[in-house]
Amino acid sequence: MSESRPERDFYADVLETVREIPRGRVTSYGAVAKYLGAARSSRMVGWALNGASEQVPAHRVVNRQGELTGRSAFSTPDLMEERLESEGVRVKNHRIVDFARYFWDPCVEMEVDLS
DNA sequence: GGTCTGACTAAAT
DNA sequence: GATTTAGCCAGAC
Repeated sequence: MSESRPERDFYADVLETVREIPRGRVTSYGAVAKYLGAARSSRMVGWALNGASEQVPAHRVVNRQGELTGRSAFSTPDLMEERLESEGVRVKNHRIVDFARYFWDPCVEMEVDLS
């Protein structure tokens, strides 16, 4: 029994958190990772999304700079920004315009919108 | 089974 | 302030 994992299922946790992202909002891998207690494992967040279902709005997750770095992992590299624009998020050159404005922090927004 | 790379981030230079 | 290094963990070779 060498299973000392207080983090439970990191995968499921990431998917669940990302799934809670409201429409027209975006977040970063680090934000989700930090919310799960693995701020330094931001890479694993992206990896988790790699095996995520289509029910998970992975297109709402971008890097710290607001760049659609993960667009290549989608069915089509344009699907990501296409969906974002479809939700009201302005994307320019694979980058979110006014990223901070659309940024959605699970550590904060989650508690504020728990009505 | 060691090495490299990757949907990242932060700190150091 | 842009570039580089290091840390993270997991999958592919």
